[in-house]
Amino acid sequence: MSGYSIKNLAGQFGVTPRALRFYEDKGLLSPARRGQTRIYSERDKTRLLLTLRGKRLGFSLEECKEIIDMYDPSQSNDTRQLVRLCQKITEHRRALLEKMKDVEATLKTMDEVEQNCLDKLLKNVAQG
Amino acid sequence: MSGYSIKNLAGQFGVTPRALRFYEDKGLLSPARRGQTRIYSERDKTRLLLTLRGKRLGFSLEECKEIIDMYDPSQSNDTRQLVRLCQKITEHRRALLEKMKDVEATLKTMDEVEQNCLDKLLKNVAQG
DNA sequence: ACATAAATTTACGTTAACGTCAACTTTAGC
DNA sequence: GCTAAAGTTGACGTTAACGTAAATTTATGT
Repeated sequence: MSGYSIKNLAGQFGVTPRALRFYEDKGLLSPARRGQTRIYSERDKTRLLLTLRGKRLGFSLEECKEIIDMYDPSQSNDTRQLVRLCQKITEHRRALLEKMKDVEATLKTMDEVEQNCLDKLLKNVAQG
Repeated sequence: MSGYSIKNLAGQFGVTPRALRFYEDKGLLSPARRGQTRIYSERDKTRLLLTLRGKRLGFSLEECKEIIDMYDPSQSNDTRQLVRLCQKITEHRRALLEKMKDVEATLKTMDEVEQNCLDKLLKNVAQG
């Protein structure tokens, strides 16, 4: 009785069932099955959240998978793999900090345009 | 003598000439012409910068155009249009602040994973 | 002037990320 | 037990954002 149906989970995130099946095909989700029917767990729900978050930031599904697979608690204990993981994290962090800068730069320009716009409006009120 | 050739400008931003022609087709750039040949101005260069910045943040070229056209100094003085512009800015700012939150959330999760990873590495060193 | 490098248009090809049937099976409420 | 709703697997369609190749014109260095 536990877990979400495909329609339910899709509904929660405002996407279609087709999208969930597609994400599964790409290895982002791996729901259990009751017969043929998919049943999504909390883990699937979390992975879906992270997938959509990644998408909003402009990552491809493939990149999302890489990132999310890192996060997943199925990490090994092998020293080499752990070091490799740390490297990957550092790399991804760089990309994210770049995005952060892009956001900030865009917001700043936006503020300037708004200020200019408000100035013009004030003039219109005074004159017109 | 002033202005950039298509190859030069493309090279400066690490994209192909084809991309610049494509952006022009979509109304993002409108370079001058010497005969048939395109010549890109500083304005074009700025618009290209903003286009690529928008792309990195996951905006479509159409969304980029909307945003960039707002920024452009060819704004009218009509009160209605200025008010409309302010509304658009507010709307876009909301989207950007959302992205910002997504970035922060991802960075936070990343830090946690890294910490967990470093802990495991320490144990490995201690144990051998 | 002439070869070479760069630019142009036209047009078809490609990849990602789903949308949209169709045809069929399964599940759930009454 | 039966019907309607929900789910499943193909398989083909679509849009965005270019890539790529061909055929032709235009600059440029010597």
